[in-house]
Parts: sequence; structure tokens; C-alpha cells
Amino acid sequence: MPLRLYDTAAREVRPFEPLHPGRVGLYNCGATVQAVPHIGHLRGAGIVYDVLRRWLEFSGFEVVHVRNVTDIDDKILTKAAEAGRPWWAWAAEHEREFSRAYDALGCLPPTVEPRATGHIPQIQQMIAELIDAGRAYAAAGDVYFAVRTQPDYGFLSGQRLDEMVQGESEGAGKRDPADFTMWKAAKPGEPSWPSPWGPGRPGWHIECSAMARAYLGDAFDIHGGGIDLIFPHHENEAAQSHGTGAGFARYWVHSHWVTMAGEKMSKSLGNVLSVPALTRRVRPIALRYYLVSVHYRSSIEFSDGALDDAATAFERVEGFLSRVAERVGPAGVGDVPEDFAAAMDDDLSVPRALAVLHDRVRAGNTALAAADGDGAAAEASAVRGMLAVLGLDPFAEPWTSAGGTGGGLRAATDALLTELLQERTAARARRDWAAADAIRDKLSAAGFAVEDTPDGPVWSVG
RNA sequence: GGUGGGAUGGCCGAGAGGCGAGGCAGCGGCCUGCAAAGCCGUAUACACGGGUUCGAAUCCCGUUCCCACCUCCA
Repeated sequence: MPLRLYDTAAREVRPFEPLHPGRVGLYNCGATVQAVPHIGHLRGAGIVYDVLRRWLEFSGFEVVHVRNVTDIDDKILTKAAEAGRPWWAWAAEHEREFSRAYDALGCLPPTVEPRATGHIPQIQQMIAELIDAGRAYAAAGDVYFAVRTQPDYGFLSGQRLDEMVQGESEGAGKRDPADFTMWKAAKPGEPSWPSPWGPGRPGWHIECSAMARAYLGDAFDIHGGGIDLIFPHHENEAAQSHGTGAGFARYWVHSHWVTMAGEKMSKSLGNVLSVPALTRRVRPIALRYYLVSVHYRSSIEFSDGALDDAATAFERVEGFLSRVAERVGPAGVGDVPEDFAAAMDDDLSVPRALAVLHDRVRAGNTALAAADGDGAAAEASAVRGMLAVLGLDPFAEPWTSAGGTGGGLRAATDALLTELLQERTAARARRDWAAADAIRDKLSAAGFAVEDTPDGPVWSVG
């Protein structure tokens, strides 16, 4: 069954057919680098599209994945000014914060991460085209998009111009309140680029229109972002691109919120959670599992309890994999079961896909208990295949290199513990339970858990 | 006012007319010297009130409550 995706513009799930066979152009709105990222950003701009991209690639598509960085806008300017820092330093610092967070949660680097400030010529070119087409006008150094000249305006968000409360803030030469700015005249002290309409900088939406065209062409397959971007950002992006005659995105995908106490996580509400704050509680791979485990079109109601539950659930999966590795040898990354693929093809139904994964883990554990090494290995490779699609394969980058007891340290610890474990085994052999338990308690106090398996004792951290 | 999304068992979360997804927690059992891990079993769940139907958590009508967007927002 081929992939089906919910398309916001169509308001329904529809079969995905790429513009060019075998290739997919995917654009998702990344960050406006004005503040430190929280996990809502990471789900909505990072992980959801990382999973989509991985699934497309697994399905055989060659994916060009573009995730932009908006590094010039009003908020960056005002926040940098408040902090007494240059705007470009402020933007660069927060861009790095986002990069670190994306990396920490195992998001593959996009094919390209274009910055708005690196595409001023493309932006100006597009504005000029829209003026020539009669869809935009310059006034007092600003350039506005004339919304009423675009017949399909509102197709994406369902907003009707007559019903809108009001558009973007008023401007000097604005003809209609709903018109929006594509080029902003520089005020004194603000950064600016020369342009035919006077020195200024790009408005909020034009950078995405211009950069999508630069890397994906006039028409491309999928455009994504958080639901809050549907209006005005994506509506306006589409208006600009359609205004030049471009077909623009063919499928619109939107990811939902991370909420706390029912409310959207946002800086202004003060209910934000950063990646570092959460990875003090659970490991990054467990945090990713938590964020991935809810369907992308449902909001995640964050709670510490749910996060801990997710971490425990993921440990069950990891436990199976490491038991197989120790007893029958490391499993490869295998193909995914059909029902897993069917769930993923059905609008990325990750929760259903995870049910398949857990079923396979149980089957694998049963095989292991029956000393069926081949059976266990087969399940393990299927499990790794599924995990890889979700960016959760514990034996893959970046999880192998980060955290845990890696290589040398593990070997050194093992050497030290082996002696104690042998002592304990001897005590158990002579049925001296007190001595055996004393050793186990001692290790436990030091942070090592000891489990007895048919193949002898196994230690682990925790 | 306009637009869109919700309310599922102790908790998290799928599903969308008929076999009670999956996870976490709990309980009973198996295994274990005891554990741990694992396995097996285990639930008067679908906001409320009507209706359609042989059958509704799923469809229809009404009600209540929650959230988001229409201003910056993943």
C-alpha cells in the first residue's frame, strides 16, 4: 500500500504521488532563531519531519529535505537589542542551540539548511516579479503583497478575508489591512540590504517562498510545519508563490502541539521545557521515543509521568535487543513487518506501528526464553529495522557514541566486576545466599544492577 | 464573530459500526534460593442526553467542557 498523507489544503488523507517518480522534495519550516528551543519546537520542526523523511527514504524515494533558518525578523532584532548584543550574534547563538537540540534527539541533518539572510537576491527577485505581476506594490520603502489580487487566498487556512479580525499591523502606505509586508524599510539603526525600493530587510513569509523555489523549484511535493503556521505564514507563502505562477507545495503537512496542562507550550506562557532540562530526567533516545510515540496530528500533553512511562517502555525494547546481542550475537537491521509498513503508510500512524514493534519484542522474548536463538535474532533484526525508521535504533548514530558506558570504560568496569560476580557465583554454588546477596547489594548500592540469566550473571548500570 | 482540533479504562495513548491496539501501573500465576528480567492470565473504557441500526466509542441531532488559529509562534 502506498503512502497516504493528510493534506491540510484538501482537509483529508490522500494518496501521496510524487511530482517526479522516485524523488521527493520536502520543505519544512525550521526555526526563527530568536530564543532557545523547547521540545515543542523539536517535535514540530524537527522530529516529525525527520520521521517522514526517513520513511520516504525507506520507501525508496530520494529525498531532498530543506529546513530553513529564519535568521532575520522583528523579534530577533528586539531581543538582541534588549540583550545588548548584535542581532547577528543573537541569531547565530540560537541557531547553534537548535542544531545541538536537533542532533541530541537524533534528527538527520537536512539536505540543506538555508538561511534567510543568505538569500536576499532570490527574495528581491521574487518581490520584483510580484510587483510586475500586479500582485504587490511599494509604498514608503515597504513592499506589500496585495492579498485581494490572489484569487485562491485562503485556500489553505479556510480564512476568509471578510471575516478576518484584522491583518498584520498597519503600515503607512498599506491599501488593505490584510495585505502583508514582503520588504520592510529599515528604521534607523536596523540592519538593511539595498533594494530597488530602498534599504530594508525581508518580511516574514517571503524567505520561505524564495528558498523553497531556490532548492526545490516552482513546484514540489511536501511542505510542513507546525499548525500555528497554517495562518498566516503558510497561507502567505503560498499566496506569494502562487502569485508568481508557481504551483508550489502539493501536500501540506502540519504537526500539532506539545501542551502542558492543556495549553500550548510557549515562551509567553512560561511553560517551556528545554531539551537539556528533560535529558537530565531521561536519556535523549527515551525523550525521542516519547515525542515520536504520539501521532503527529495529535497534541502531546506533556507530563513527567508519561515521559517516565515512555522511558520504561523503551527500555523494554532495548533490553530485548541487548539480551539477543549477548546471547545469540548482534542482530542486523532487517526489513520491517508488513503491518508496520501499513501503519506508517497510513499517514505515519506511529502509535499503531509501535504496537507492531512491541508485539515483535514479545515474540522475540518468547523465542529467547525457549532458547530459539534464530527466532530471537529474526525478531531482533525486524525490531531494529522498525526502530531505524523512527530514528530510535540504539545501535545507530548518534546513540552509540553518546551516553551509556561506551567501549573502553565498559571493558574496564567489566574486568573489575567479574571478580565480584565470580565470588557471588561461588557463594550461590555452595548455597550461601547471605554472601551472594551481600555482593549483589553492594553492587546495587554502587549503581550496578545484577541479573541472573541462564548464561550466568549480567550486570548493567542503573 | 469566522476557522480548525479535542473529551477513550488507575495513567499515557491508538482505533472510527460488529473480534476490548500498544505501553506504563496494579492483581494472580510460571520461572528464580530470593530477586531482576521475561512469559501467561487478568478491565462494568469510550464527556452528557436523545436518535438511526440486528449491532454505535465509532453514524445523526442536541448539550456541556477544553484547546488552537484569525497579532508573534513548531
